[in-house]
Amino acid sequence: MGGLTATIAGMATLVEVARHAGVTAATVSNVLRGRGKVGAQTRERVLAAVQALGYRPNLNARALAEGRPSTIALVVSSIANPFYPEFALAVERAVRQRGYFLVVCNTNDDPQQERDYLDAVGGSLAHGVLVMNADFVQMDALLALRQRGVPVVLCMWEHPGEPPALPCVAVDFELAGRIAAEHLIKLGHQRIGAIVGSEATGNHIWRYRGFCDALERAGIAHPATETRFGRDTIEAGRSAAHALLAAVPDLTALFVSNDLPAIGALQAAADLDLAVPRDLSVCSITDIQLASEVRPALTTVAVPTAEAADLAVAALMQMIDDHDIGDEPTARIGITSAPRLIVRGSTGRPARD
Amino acid sequence: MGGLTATIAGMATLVEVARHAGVTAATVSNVLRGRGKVGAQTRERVLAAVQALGYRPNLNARALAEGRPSTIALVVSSIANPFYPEFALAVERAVRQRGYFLVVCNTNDDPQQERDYLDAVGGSLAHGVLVMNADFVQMDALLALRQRGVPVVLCMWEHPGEPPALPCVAVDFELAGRIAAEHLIKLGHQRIGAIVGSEATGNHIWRYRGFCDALERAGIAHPATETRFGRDTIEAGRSAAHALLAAVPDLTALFVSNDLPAIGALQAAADLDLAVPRDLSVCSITDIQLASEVRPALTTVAVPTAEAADLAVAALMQMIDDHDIGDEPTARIGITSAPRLIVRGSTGRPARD
DNA sequence: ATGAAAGCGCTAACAG
DNA sequence: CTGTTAGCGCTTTCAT
Repeated sequence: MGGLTATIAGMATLVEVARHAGVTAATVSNVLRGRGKVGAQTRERVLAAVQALGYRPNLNARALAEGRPSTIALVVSSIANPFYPEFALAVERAVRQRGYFLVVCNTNDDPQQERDYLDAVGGSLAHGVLVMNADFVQMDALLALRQRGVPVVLCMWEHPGEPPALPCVAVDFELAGRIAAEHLIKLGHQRIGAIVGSEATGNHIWRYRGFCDALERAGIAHPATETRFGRDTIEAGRSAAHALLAAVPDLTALFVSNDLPAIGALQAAADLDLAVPRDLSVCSITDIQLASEVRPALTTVAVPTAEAADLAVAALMQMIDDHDIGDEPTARIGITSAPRLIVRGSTGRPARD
Repeated sequence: MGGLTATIAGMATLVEVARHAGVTAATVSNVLRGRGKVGAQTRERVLAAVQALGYRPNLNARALAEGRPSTIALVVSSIANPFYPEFALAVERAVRQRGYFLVVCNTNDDPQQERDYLDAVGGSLAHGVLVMNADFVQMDALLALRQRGVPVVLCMWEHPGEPPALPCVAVDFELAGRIAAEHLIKLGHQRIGAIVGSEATGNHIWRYRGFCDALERAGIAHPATETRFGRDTIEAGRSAAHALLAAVPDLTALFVSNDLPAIGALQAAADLDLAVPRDLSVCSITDIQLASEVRPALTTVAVPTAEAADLAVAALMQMIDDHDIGDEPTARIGITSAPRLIVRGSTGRPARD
């Protein structure tokens, strides 16, 4: 059996099913797509043939014929970032609901790899592309993709006030920074250090600005020496906290721009035998799952991850339905509801002063 | 510009490039694939046209024509499992090296979703499929896929001694369990509790058997009351540890079948004011990144993740090259090198007894 | 060295 | 209701 075609041996095709059922390919297609215009008898025979041959439609061929791939791509810069799975899960639910499969493309913070994936996926493998914002997104490549008519949505843009030239979903992270700072201030902290999980020019800058802004309004001084910039990891957070606490021992609280480095800060406190929150309070942003699982559990400003995912998928679907061809003068922007404070064990009133 | 075809507007096609360059599609194809049989002049013109039109090959069409998709799929049951990114990164590197893109499909522990993804991806969207082993892999669906001629490799099989009827890469987790137990025994522990991060019929059972085996050889009793089965999460580990330590207060050490629940156990110790490792030692298996980041850092038996990934990809490529059509009498199995102990801060000699 | 033509597996008119 | 026909965008003989 099975001709020696170029395709994978054993894969039954539509015409084989048709032959087996004594009908033509079009009829099989109609049965499979539920077009309704098929007699009950033939229907049965076709289904039986599909069953017998273990037929599975070739989605490549289908996409080609329909001009509409059956997957949506989610491009992330690092699948190792623990925020990503929480977002990806929500995205997946949303796209599956609409009949698409989600494929995740990891660019590993490599610009060339991101370009390669975008070229590969945009318009041919995937019908639309969701891109998780990161320090190293290749904005020009995204714009080019969009100009070629591929629906693209940038997710988790950090500053609604200054949207990129691309459809995006934004979370007000500046507000999140402000909320974190205000929480700490309200608890009575006057000496608050800051650990930023990106370079000074990086993504977290708005979180930091929100923080600074709140301090200023409260009339609290915040010299540059009380801030450390770094990377978005536990290790980086730990070492930044060590450095900061060594340089400025009388800090009673730490604002950290993301949960991961905040967990590192918690560990630094443990290293130094500082009780949290008695000797040191720690407040961060995002609320990944781990934040509630560490001890003490992390007080953090939760961002509406699932909502952002839903908005992003909805926007993408909108673009697809509208046959958006990237020629709009201004790109659409979706803004999630505000982040909100989750108070847990890592913050409290300062004991010393 | 741009005809109103069924495809995404703005996407230049091969023939458009050809027209633009005053040649035919075949020539453009030859240029792009580096077939060499093209004059330098035309070559230049073609490249210029590609550039001018922003042409990107449609990988769907390519796959259809070549009978060979350009992606490899990695099917995982949960992208939230922190082991997965470490494996996925290694897999990605390996497949990209061979000119494929990696797409990750998350089945979310949903059998139907796994079947859907396998149908979608197998043979049409992806050229081959890697499946991360989990408690709920749909083995019958994998076998069916393989019988349809799709290259499939099951990754991280836990027991080389009893391979599945499918090509797989196995790690000797029974040995890992034994190594963990022996470490604890050598330190002088006599009362060792066990926390298993799966049900008693689940995936971690071999790890547990290795553990029990080592205790038995050492003549150490291990009543059933000193074991808790559960789930593979921090929370489950914590509550299991609480339950176990409440029921059997004189345990001096805990064997935990995976890092995540071990971290939970560490936290339970903290909750109970037990010093680790003075009052309680904790030893687990896998060595995910978090294991070295928690405090105290986790002593664990590291499994060769990257090696498993490389073996899996190599096996898949082998099947692809061999035009393996799933009719082999016995499935190939790859076995990684042995897991090995990484001693960190969470284990030590028992203080009390 | 380049062009013409067929075909990958499927869908979508349009006929009958 | 079912068959016929014509592509989707690309690769690949086979001619020229």
